[in-house]
Amino acid sequence: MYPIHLQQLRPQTTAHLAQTMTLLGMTTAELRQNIEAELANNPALELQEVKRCHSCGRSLVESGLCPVCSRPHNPDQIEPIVFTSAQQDYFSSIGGGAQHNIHTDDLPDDNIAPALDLPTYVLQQIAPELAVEDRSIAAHILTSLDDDGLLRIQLFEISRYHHVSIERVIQVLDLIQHSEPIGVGAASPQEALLIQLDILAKIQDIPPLAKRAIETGMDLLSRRHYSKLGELLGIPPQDVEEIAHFISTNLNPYPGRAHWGSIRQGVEANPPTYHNPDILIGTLNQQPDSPLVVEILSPIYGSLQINALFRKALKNAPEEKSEKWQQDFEKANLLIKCLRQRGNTMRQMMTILTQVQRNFILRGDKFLHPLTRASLALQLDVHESTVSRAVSGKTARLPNGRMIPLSKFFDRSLPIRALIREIVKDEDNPLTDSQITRILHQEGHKVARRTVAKYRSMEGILAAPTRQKVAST
DNA sequence: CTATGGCACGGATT
DNA sequence: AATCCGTGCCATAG
Repeated sequence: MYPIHLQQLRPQTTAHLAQTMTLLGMTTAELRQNIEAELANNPALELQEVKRCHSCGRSLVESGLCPVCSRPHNPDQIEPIVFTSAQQDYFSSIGGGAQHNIHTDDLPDDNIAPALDLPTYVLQQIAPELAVEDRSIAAHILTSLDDDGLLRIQLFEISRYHHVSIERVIQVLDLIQHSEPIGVGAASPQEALLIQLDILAKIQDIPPLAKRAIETGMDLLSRRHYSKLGELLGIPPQDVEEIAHFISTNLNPYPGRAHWGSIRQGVEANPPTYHNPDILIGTLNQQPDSPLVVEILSPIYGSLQINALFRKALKNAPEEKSEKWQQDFEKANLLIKCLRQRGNTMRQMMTILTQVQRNFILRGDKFLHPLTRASLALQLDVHESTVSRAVSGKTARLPNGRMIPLSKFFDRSLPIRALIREIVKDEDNPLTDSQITRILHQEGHKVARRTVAKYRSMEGILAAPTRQKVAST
Protein backbone atom coordinates (compact mmCIF):
# COMPACT_ATOMS: atom_id res chain seq x y z
CA MET A 1 0.00 0.00 0.00
CA TYR A 2 2.77 2.36 0.87
CA PRO A 3 5.65 2.59 -1.52
CA ILE A 4 8.73 1.59 0.33
CA HIS A 5 11.79 0.78 -1.62
CA LEU A 6 14.49 0.41 0.88
CA GLN A 7 14.50 -3.29 0.94
CA GLN A 8 17.74 -3.85 -0.93
CA LEU A 9 19.65 -4.79 2.15
CA ARG A 10 18.82 -8.22 3.31
CA PRO A 11 20.90 -10.03 5.84
CA GLN A 12 22.94 -12.63 4.09
CA THR A 13 24.65 -14.65 6.74
CA THR A 14 23.34 -15.91 10.01
CA ALA A 15 25.89 -13.82 11.83
CA HIS A 16 24.67 -10.80 10.01
CA LEU A 17 21.11 -11.64 10.87
CA ALA A 18 21.87 -12.25 14.51
CA GLN A 19 23.72 -9.04 14.99
CA THR A 20 21.20 -7.00 13.11
CA MET A 21 18.61 -8.29 15.51
CA THR A 22 20.58 -7.40 18.59
CA LEU A 23 21.40 -3.96 17.34
CA LEU A 24 17.84 -3.34 16.36
CA GLY A 25 16.73 -4.07 19.87
CA MET A 26 19.01 -1.47 21.31
CA THR A 27 18.34 2.08 22.26
CA THR A 28 20.43 4.71 20.62
CA ALA A 29 22.18 5.31 23.90
CA GLU A 30 22.92 1.64 24.41
CA LEU A 31 24.14 1.37 20.90
CA ARG A 32 26.49 4.24 21.42
CA GLN A 33 28.10 2.50 24.34
CA ASN A 34 28.48 -0.60 22.31
CA ILE A 35 30.08 1.14 19.42
CA GLU A 36 32.43 3.00 21.65
CA ALA A 37 33.50 -0.24 23.25
CA GLU A 38 34.04 -1.78 19.86
CA LEU A 39 36.02 1.20 18.69
CA ALA A 40 38.25 0.91 21.69
CA ASN A 41 39.29 -2.65 21.11
CA ASN A 42 38.99 -3.27 17.45
CA PRO A 43 41.86 -1.80 15.48
CA ALA A 44 40.08 -2.32 12.21
CA LEU A 45 37.40 0.17 13.07
CA GLU A 46 38.06 3.78 12.53
CA LEU A 47 36.07 6.81 13.29
CA GLN A 48 36.28 9.89 11.22
CA GLU A 49 35.13 12.77 13.29
CA VAL A 50 32.95 15.43 11.89
CA LYS A 51 32.60 18.93 13.15
CA ARG A 52 29.18 19.82 14.25
CA CYS A 53 27.07 22.82 14.84
CA HIS A 54 26.81 23.31 18.55
CA SER A 55 23.29 24.51 18.44
CA CYS A 56 21.65 21.89 16.33
CA GLY A 57 24.19 19.12 16.11
CA ARG A 58 24.35 18.98 12.31
CA SER A 59 27.61 18.24 10.73
CA LEU A 60 29.30 21.30 9.51
CA VAL A 61 30.47 21.88 6.05
CA GLU A 62 31.37 25.49 5.96
CA SER A 63 30.88 28.61 7.92
CA GLY A 64 27.96 30.88 7.44
CA LEU A 65 24.43 30.19 8.46
CA CYS A 66 23.61 26.73 9.59
CA PRO A 67 21.09 25.42 7.09
CA VAL A 68 19.14 23.74 9.80
CA CYS A 69 18.99 25.93 12.81
CA SER A 70 19.85 29.08 10.87
CA ARG A 71 22.21 30.32 13.49
CA PRO A 72 25.53 31.68 12.43
CA HIS A 73 28.36 29.25 12.24
CA ASN A 74 31.74 30.50 12.57
CA PRO A 75 34.82 28.48 13.16
CA ASP A 76 35.43 30.15 16.49
CA GLN A 77 32.33 28.63 17.90
CA ILE A 78 33.38 25.18 17.00
CA GLU A 79 36.28 24.99 19.36
CA PRO A 80 35.93 22.25 21.88
CA ILE A 81 34.23 23.16 25.08
CA VAL A 82 36.42 22.87 28.11
CA PHE A 83 35.19 21.68 31.43
CA THR A 84 36.70 21.03 34.78
CA SER A 85 37.98 17.53 35.10
CA ALA A 86 34.96 15.96 36.75
CA GLN A 87 32.65 17.53 34.25
CA GLN A 88 34.88 16.58 31.44
CA ASP A 89 34.70 12.98 32.50
CA TYR A 90 31.02 13.24 32.63
CA PHE A 91 30.59 14.83 29.27
CA SER A 92 32.98 12.58 27.53
CA SER A 93 31.49 9.51 29.09
CA ILE A 94 28.10 10.42 27.82
CA GLY A 95 29.53 11.37 24.52
CA GLY A 96 28.90 15.07 24.76
CA GLY A 97 32.25 15.95 23.38
CA ALA A 98 32.41 13.17 20.91
CA GLN A 99 29.18 12.33 19.26
CA HIS A 100 29.52 10.47 16.10
CA ASN A 101 27.35 10.01 13.20
CA ILE A 102 27.51 6.71 11.49
CA HIS A 103 27.87 6.58 7.90
CA THR A 104 29.56 4.22 5.64
CA ASP A 105 31.32 4.80 2.40
CA ASP A 106 28.30 4.78 0.20
CA LEU A 107 25.67 6.09 2.54
CA PRO A 108 26.19 9.73 3.31
CA ASP A 109 23.64 10.00 6.05
CA ASP A 110 23.92 13.55 6.99
CA ASN A 111 20.58 14.54 8.27
CA ILE A 112 21.04 12.50 11.36
CA ALA A 113 21.57 14.31 14.60
CA PRO A 114 23.40 12.73 17.46
CA ALA A 115 21.54 11.33 20.41
CA LEU A 116 21.82 13.57 23.38
CA ASP A 117 21.08 13.48 27.01
CA LEU A 118 19.61 16.40 28.79
CA PRO A 119 22.73 18.38 29.78
CA THR A 120 24.32 17.99 26.38
CA TYR A 121 21.12 18.78 24.63
CA VAL A 122 20.72 22.04 26.47
CA LEU A 123 24.36 22.91 26.15
CA GLN A 124 24.23 22.66 22.42
CA GLN A 125 21.36 25.04 22.26
CA ILE A 126 22.91 27.71 24.35
CA ALA A 127 26.44 27.36 23.10
CA PRO A 128 26.21 30.09 20.47
CA GLU A 129 24.95 32.63 22.94
CA LEU A 130 27.21 31.55 25.70
CA ALA A 131 30.36 33.50 26.36
CA VAL A 132 33.38 31.28 26.46
CA GLU A 133 34.16 32.29 30.03
CA ASP A 134 30.71 31.24 31.11
CA ARG A 135 30.96 27.74 29.80
CA SER A 136 32.22 26.23 32.97
CA ILE A 137 29.36 27.83 34.84
CA ALA A 138 26.87 26.39 32.40
CA ALA A 139 28.50 23.02 32.69
CA HIS A 140 28.33 23.21 36.45
CA ILE A 141 24.65 24.00 36.38
CA LEU A 142 23.83 21.38 33.82
CA THR A 143 25.67 18.63 35.58
CA SER A 144 23.89 19.49 38.79
CA LEU A 145 20.41 19.01 37.40
CA ASP A 146 18.39 16.27 38.99
CA ASP A 147 16.36 13.70 37.13
CA ASP A 148 13.45 16.04 36.83
CA GLY A 149 15.56 18.67 35.17
CA LEU A 150 15.41 20.88 38.22
CA LEU A 151 18.31 22.60 39.87
CA ARG A 152 18.23 21.71 43.53
CA ILE A 153 21.45 23.33 44.61
CA GLN A 154 21.91 26.88 45.74
CA LEU A 155 23.09 29.45 43.28
CA PHE A 156 25.66 30.95 45.59
CA GLU A 157 27.44 27.63 45.73
CA ILE A 158 28.04 27.94 42.05
CA SER A 159 29.10 31.54 42.17
CA ARG A 160 31.48 30.84 45.01
CA TYR A 161 32.96 27.85 43.30
CA HIS A 162 33.73 29.79 40.16
CA HIS A 163 34.53 33.05 41.90
CA VAL A 164 32.03 35.01 39.93
CA SER A 165 29.17 37.24 40.88
CA ILE A 166 25.83 35.65 41.47
CA GLU A 167 24.36 37.87 38.79
CA ARG A 168 26.49 36.20 36.22
CA VAL A 169 25.33 32.81 37.34
CA ILE A 170 21.78 34.00 37.08
CA GLN A 171 22.44 35.23 33.58
CA VAL A 172 23.67 31.86 32.50
CA LEU A 173 20.88 30.12 34.31
CA ASP A 174 18.39 32.33 32.57
CA LEU A 175 19.75 31.26 29.25
CA ILE A 176 19.41 27.66 30.25
CA GLN A 177 15.92 28.03 31.57
CA HIS A 178 14.73 29.48 28.33
CA SER A 179 15.98 26.69 26.15
CA GLU A 180 14.32 23.41 25.42
CA PRO A 181 12.87 21.80 27.45
CA ILE A 182 11.72 25.13 28.70
CA GLY A 183 12.16 25.51 32.40
CA VAL A 184 15.17 23.25 32.88
CA GLY A 185 17.23 24.47 35.71
CA ALA A 186 14.33 25.92 37.64
CA ALA A 187 14.64 25.55 41.38
CA SER A 188 11.20 24.03 41.84
CA PRO A 189 8.28 22.72 39.86
CA GLN A 190 6.56 25.97 40.61
CA GLU A 191 9.32 28.03 39.10
CA ALA A 192 9.44 25.79 36.09
CA LEU A 193 5.76 26.33 35.47
CA LEU A 194 6.13 30.07 35.77
CA ILE A 195 8.92 30.19 33.26
CA GLN A 196 6.96 28.11 30.82
CA LEU A 197 3.92 30.23 31.33
CA ASP A 198 5.90 33.34 30.66
CA ILE A 199 7.17 32.08 27.37
CA LEU A 200 3.84 30.72 26.35
CA ALA A 201 2.26 34.10 27.04
CA LYS A 202 4.31 35.57 24.25
CA ILE A 203 2.94 33.16 21.73
CA GLN A 204 -0.66 32.66 22.69
CA ASP A 205 -3.36 33.77 25.05
CA ILE A 206 -3.28 32.28 28.48
CA PRO A 207 -5.90 32.24 31.20
CA PRO A 208 -5.45 35.50 33.11
CA LEU A 209 -5.31 33.94 36.52
CA ALA A 210 -3.04 31.07 35.62
CA LYS A 211 -0.02 32.88 36.90
CA ARG A 212 -1.55 33.73 40.23
CA ALA A 213 -2.87 30.22 40.57
CA ILE A 214 0.64 28.85 40.27
CA GLU A 215 2.20 31.50 42.44
CA THR A 216 -0.19 31.38 45.33
CA GLY A 217 -1.98 28.09 45.09
CA MET A 218 0.65 25.68 43.94
CA ASP A 219 0.02 22.99 46.47
CA LEU A 220 -3.73 23.27 46.15
CA LEU A 221 -3.23 22.95 42.44
CA SER A 222 -1.09 19.89 42.61
CA ARG A 223 -3.49 18.25 45.02
CA ARG A 224 -6.39 19.12 42.80
CA HIS A 225 -8.32 20.93 45.47
CA TYR A 226 -10.01 23.07 42.93
CA SER A 227 -12.80 24.36 45.10
CA LYS A 228 -10.42 25.67 47.74
CA LEU A 229 -8.24 27.18 45.08
CA GLY A 230 -11.31 28.84 43.66
CA GLU A 231 -12.00 30.46 47.00
CA LEU A 232 -8.46 31.65 47.21
CA LEU A 233 -8.57 33.27 43.84
CA GLY A 234 -12.14 34.39 44.15
CA ILE A 235 -13.42 32.61 41.12
CA PRO A 236 -15.87 29.74 40.55
CA PRO A 237 -14.53 26.18 40.51
CA GLN A 238 -15.24 25.75 36.82
CA ASP A 239 -12.75 28.45 36.01
CA VAL A 240 -10.22 26.84 38.25
CA GLU A 241 -10.80 23.60 36.50
CA GLU A 242 -10.21 25.30 33.22
CA ILE A 243 -6.97 26.81 34.41
CA ALA A 244 -5.83 23.53 35.85
CA HIS A 245 -6.57 21.85 32.58
CA PHE A 246 -4.67 24.50 30.71
CA ILE A 247 -1.71 24.04 32.97
CA SER A 248 -1.68 20.30 32.82
CA THR A 249 -1.87 20.18 29.05
CA ASN A 250 0.51 22.99 28.26
CA LEU A 251 3.02 23.07 31.04
CA ASN A 252 5.25 20.53 32.64
CA PRO A 253 6.43 20.95 36.22
CA TYR A 254 9.33 18.58 35.66
CA PRO A 255 11.03 19.79 32.52
CA GLY A 256 13.54 16.99 32.42
CA ARG A 257 10.98 14.31 32.85
CA ALA A 258 9.63 12.45 29.98
CA HIS A 259 6.08 13.45 29.75
CA TRP A 260 4.37 10.17 29.24
CA GLY A 261 4.53 9.76 32.99
CA SER A 262 3.59 6.80 35.04
CA ILE A 263 0.17 5.55 34.28
CA ARG A 264 -0.12 2.77 36.78
CA GLN A 265 -3.17 2.14 38.89
CA GLY A 266 -4.25 5.67 39.48
CA VAL A 267 -1.40 7.04 41.47
CA GLU A 268 2.00 7.71 40.01
CA ALA A 269 3.72 4.60 41.16
CA ASN A 270 6.89 3.97 39.24
CA PRO A 271 9.60 6.59 39.25
CA PRO A 272 9.53 8.65 36.09
CA THR A 273 12.49 8.18 33.86
CA TYR A 274 14.14 10.53 31.50
CA HIS A 275 15.03 8.97 28.23
CA ASN A 276 16.93 10.38 25.39
CA PRO A 277 14.85 10.24 22.32
CA ASP A 278 15.82 7.77 19.66
CA ILE A 279 13.65 9.45 17.13
CA LEU A 280 12.62 13.00 16.60
CA ILE A 281 9.44 13.87 14.83
CA GLY A 282 8.91 17.41 13.78
CA THR A 283 6.82 19.50 11.49
CA LEU A 284 8.31 21.66 8.84
CA ASN A 285 7.91 25.35 9.61
CA GLN A 286 5.10 24.82 12.10
CA GLN A 287 2.57 24.48 9.31
CA PRO A 288 -0.05 22.04 10.49
CA ASP A 289 -0.46 20.46 7.10
CA SER A 290 3.17 20.20 6.22
CA PRO A 291 4.74 16.78 6.08
CA LEU A 292 6.19 15.28 9.19
CA VAL A 293 9.91 15.18 9.40
CA VAL A 294 11.41 12.20 11.06
CA GLU A 295 14.91 11.93 12.29
CA ILE A 296 16.36 8.71 13.47
CA LEU A 297 19.06 9.65 15.86
CA SER A 298 22.40 8.13 15.31
CA PRO A 299 24.46 6.89 18.21
CA ILE A 300 27.74 8.33 17.06
CA TYR A 301 29.02 11.43 15.55
CA GLY A 302 31.34 11.04 12.65
CA SER A 303 31.67 8.32 10.13
CA LEU A 304 32.50 4.79 10.97
CA GLN A 305 34.72 3.01 8.53
CA ILE A 306 37.38 0.41 8.10
CA ASN A 307 40.75 1.82 8.86
CA ALA A 308 42.62 2.07 5.58
CA LEU A 309 45.95 1.30 7.18
CA PHE A 310 44.54 -1.75 8.79
CA ARG A 311 43.18 -2.92 5.50
CA LYS A 312 46.60 -2.62 3.95
CA ALA A 313 48.29 -4.31 6.85
CA LEU A 314 45.88 -7.17 6.62
CA LYS A 315 47.09 -8.11 3.16
CA ASN A 316 50.59 -8.88 4.28
CA ALA A 317 49.95 -9.73 7.86
CA PRO A 318 52.37 -11.89 9.78
CA GLU A 319 51.15 -15.45 9.99
CA GLU A 320 50.44 -15.55 13.66
CA LYS A 321 48.40 -12.36 13.54
CA SER A 322 46.69 -13.02 10.30
CA GLU A 323 43.74 -14.89 11.67
CA LYS A 324 43.08 -12.47 14.48
CA TRP A 325 43.23 -9.53 12.14
CA GLN A 326 40.94 -11.16 9.69
CA GLN A 327 38.46 -11.66 12.48
CA ASP A 328 38.71 -8.07 13.54
CA PHE A 329 38.18 -6.97 10.02
CA GLU A 330 35.08 -9.05 9.61
CA LYS A 331 33.70 -7.95 12.90
CA ALA A 332 34.14 -4.33 11.99
CA ASN A 333 32.67 -4.84 8.61
CA LEU A 334 29.72 -6.62 10.08
CA LEU A 335 29.13 -3.89 12.59
CA ILE A 336 29.04 -1.25 9.94
CA LYS A 337 26.70 -3.24 7.78
CA CYS A 338 24.40 -4.04 10.64
CA LEU A 339 24.24 -0.48 11.76
CA ARG A 340 23.23 0.52 8.32
CA GLN A 341 20.63 -2.17 8.32
CA ARG A 342 19.30 -0.97 11.62
CA GLY A 343 18.95 2.56 10.36
CA ASN A 344 17.22 1.27 7.32
CA THR A 345 14.69 -0.75 9.21
CA MET A 346 13.98 2.07 11.57
CA ARG A 347 13.48 4.40 8.69
CA GLN A 348 11.05 2.13 6.92
CA MET A 349 9.15 1.62 10.08
CA MET A 350 8.91 5.29 10.87
CA THR A 351 7.81 6.09 7.35
CA ILE A 352 4.72 4.01 7.79
CA LEU A 353 4.20 4.88 11.39
CA THR A 354 4.11 8.58 10.70
CA GLN A 355 1.74 8.10 7.83
CA VAL A 356 -0.64 5.97 9.78
CA GLN A 357 -0.40 7.87 13.01
CA ARG A 358 -0.19 11.35 11.64
CA ASN A 359 -3.30 12.49 13.41
CA PHE A 360 -2.16 11.02 16.64
CA ILE A 361 1.16 12.77 16.43
CA LEU A 362 -0.33 16.11 15.66
CA ARG A 363 -3.62 16.03 17.47
CA GLY A 364 -3.21 13.80 20.46
CA ASP A 365 -4.15 10.53 22.06
CA LYS A 366 -7.71 10.51 20.89
CA PHE A 367 -6.65 10.09 17.29
CA LEU A 368 -4.42 7.11 17.68
CA HIS A 369 -5.08 4.70 14.91
CA PRO A 370 -5.37 1.13 16.12
CA LEU A 371 -2.34 -0.74 14.92
CA THR A 372 -0.53 -3.89 15.87
CA ARG A 373 3.07 -4.71 15.39
CA ALA A 374 2.02 -7.71 13.39
CA SER A 375 0.16 -5.69 10.81
CA LEU A 376 3.03 -3.29 10.51
CA ALA A 377 5.37 -6.20 9.98
CA LEU A 378 3.13 -7.38 7.20
CA GLN A 379 3.29 -4.05 5.42
CA LEU A 380 7.03 -3.87 5.80
CA ASP A 381 7.45 -7.45 4.76
CA VAL A 382 9.58 -8.29 7.74
CA HIS A 383 9.13 -10.70 10.58
CA GLU A 384 7.03 -9.61 13.51
CA SER A 385 9.90 -9.95 15.88
CA THR A 386 11.83 -7.45 13.80
CA VAL A 387 9.21 -4.84 14.41
CA SER A 388 9.06 -5.81 18.03
CA ARG A 389 12.74 -5.25 18.47
CA ALA A 390 12.73 -2.04 16.54
CA VAL A 391 10.03 -0.68 18.78
CA SER A 392 11.15 -1.97 22.13
CA GLY A 393 12.68 0.53 24.46
CA LYS A 394 12.80 3.32 21.94
CA THR A 395 11.37 6.71 22.54
CA ALA A 396 10.34 9.46 20.21
CA ARG A 397 9.96 13.14 20.68
CA LEU A 398 6.84 14.55 19.12
CA PRO A 399 6.59 17.95 17.45
CA ASN A 400 4.98 19.37 20.56
CA GLY A 401 7.96 18.30 22.59
CA ARG A 402 6.33 15.41 24.33
CA MET A 403 8.31 12.25 24.76
CA ILE A 404 6.55 9.01 24.17
CA PRO A 405 7.71 5.45 24.05
CA LEU A 406 7.43 4.09 20.57
CA SER A 407 5.18 1.37 21.87
CA LYS A 408 2.51 3.98 22.40
CA PHE A 409 1.86 3.90 18.69
CA PHE A 410 0.45 0.45 19.23
CA ASP A 411 -1.62 1.07 22.33
CA ARG A 412 -5.15 0.03 21.62
CA SER A 413 -6.59 1.51 24.75
CA LEU A 414 -5.20 4.98 24.34
CA PRO A 415 -7.89 6.64 22.26
CA ILE A 416 -10.59 5.20 24.49
CA ARG A 417 -8.84 6.41 27.59
CA ALA A 418 -8.62 9.85 26.08
CA LEU A 419 -12.31 9.74 25.36
CA ILE A 420 -13.09 8.74 28.91
CA ARG A 421 -11.04 11.60 30.16
CA GLU A 422 -13.03 13.91 27.99
CA ILE A 423 -16.38 12.49 28.96
CA VAL A 424 -15.62 12.84 32.62
CA LYS A 425 -14.34 16.34 32.14
CA ASP A 426 -17.54 17.44 30.48
CA GLU A 427 -19.90 15.59 32.74
CA ASP A 428 -22.39 17.55 34.77
CA ASN A 429 -22.60 15.12 37.60
CA PRO A 430 -20.51 12.04 38.10
CA LEU A 431 -21.23 9.34 35.59
CA THR A 432 -21.01 5.75 36.68
CA ASP A 433 -18.86 3.33 34.78
CA SER A 434 -21.83 1.73 33.09
CA GLN A 435 -23.08 5.10 31.94
CA ILE A 436 -19.71 5.87 30.49
CA THR A 437 -19.74 2.52 28.81
CA ARG A 438 -23.04 3.37 27.18
CA ILE A 439 -21.72 6.66 25.87
CA LEU A 440 -18.69 4.91 24.46
CA HIS A 441 -20.92 2.43 22.71
CA GLN A 442 -22.77 5.27 21.06
CA GLU A 443 -19.44 6.58 19.85
CA GLY A 444 -18.80 3.20 18.36
CA HIS A 445 -16.31 1.83 20.82
CA LYS A 446 -17.13 -1.60 22.06
CA VAL A 447 -15.75 -1.99 25.54
CA ALA A 448 -17.01 -3.77 28.59
CA ARG A 449 -17.98 -1.98 31.72
CA ARG A 450 -15.21 -3.63 33.62
CA THR A 451 -12.71 -2.32 31.15
CA VAL A 452 -13.97 1.21 31.48
CA ALA A 453 -13.35 0.94 35.19
CA LYS A 454 -9.78 -0.13 34.54
CA TYR A 455 -9.11 2.70 32.11
CA ARG A 456 -10.67 5.18 34.43
CA SER A 457 -8.37 4.21 37.26
CA MET A 458 -5.42 4.22 34.90
CA GLU A 459 -6.22 7.81 34.12
CA GLY A 460 -6.27 8.61 37.79
CA ILE A 461 -9.97 9.38 37.76
CA LEU A 462 -11.79 8.53 40.93
CA ALA A 463 -14.91 6.41 41.00
CA ALA A 464 -18.21 8.15 40.46
CA PRO A 465 -19.41 8.33 44.08
CA THR A 466 -16.08 9.70 45.22
CA ARG A 467 -15.92 12.28 42.52
CA GLN A 468 -17.05 15.65 43.70
CA LYS A 469 -19.82 17.27 41.79
CA VAL A 470 -18.56 20.03 39.62
CA ALA A 471 -21.81 21.43 38.40
CA SER A 472 -23.18 24.20 40.52
CA THR A 473 -26.63 23.15 39.33
C1' DC B 1 -29.50 -2.90 45.65
C1' DT B 2 -25.90 -0.63 42.86
C1' DA B 3 -21.29 0.51 41.71
C1' DT B 4 -16.55 -0.91 42.21
C1' DG B 5 -12.44 -3.29 42.66
C1' DG B 6 -10.01 -8.02 43.06
C1' DC B 7 -8.94 -12.27 41.03
C1' DA B 8 -8.45 -15.20 37.50
C1' DC B 9 -9.18 -17.06 32.91
C1' DG B 10 -8.57 -17.20 27.88
C1' DG B 11 -7.42 -15.18 23.80
C1' DA B 12 -4.52 -12.07 21.46
C1' DT B 13 -0.02 -10.14 20.94
C1' DT B 14 4.85 -10.15 21.11
C1' DA C 1 6.64 -19.83 24.78
C1' DA C 2 5.81 -15.83 27.60
C1' DT C 3 3.31 -11.83 28.39
C1' DC C 4 -0.28 -8.58 28.17
C1' DC C 5 -5.01 -7.22 28.15
C1' DG C 6 -9.96 -7.39 28.13
C1' DT C 7 -13.54 -9.44 30.39
C1' DG C 8 -16.63 -12.12 33.49
C1' DC C 9 -17.73 -13.39 38.05
C1' DC C 10 -18.02 -12.44 42.78
C1' DA C 11 -17.32 -10.20 47.17
C1' DT C 12 -17.65 -5.92 49.38
C1' DA C 13 -18.49 -1.06 50.35
C1' DG C 14 -21.70 2.56 50.27
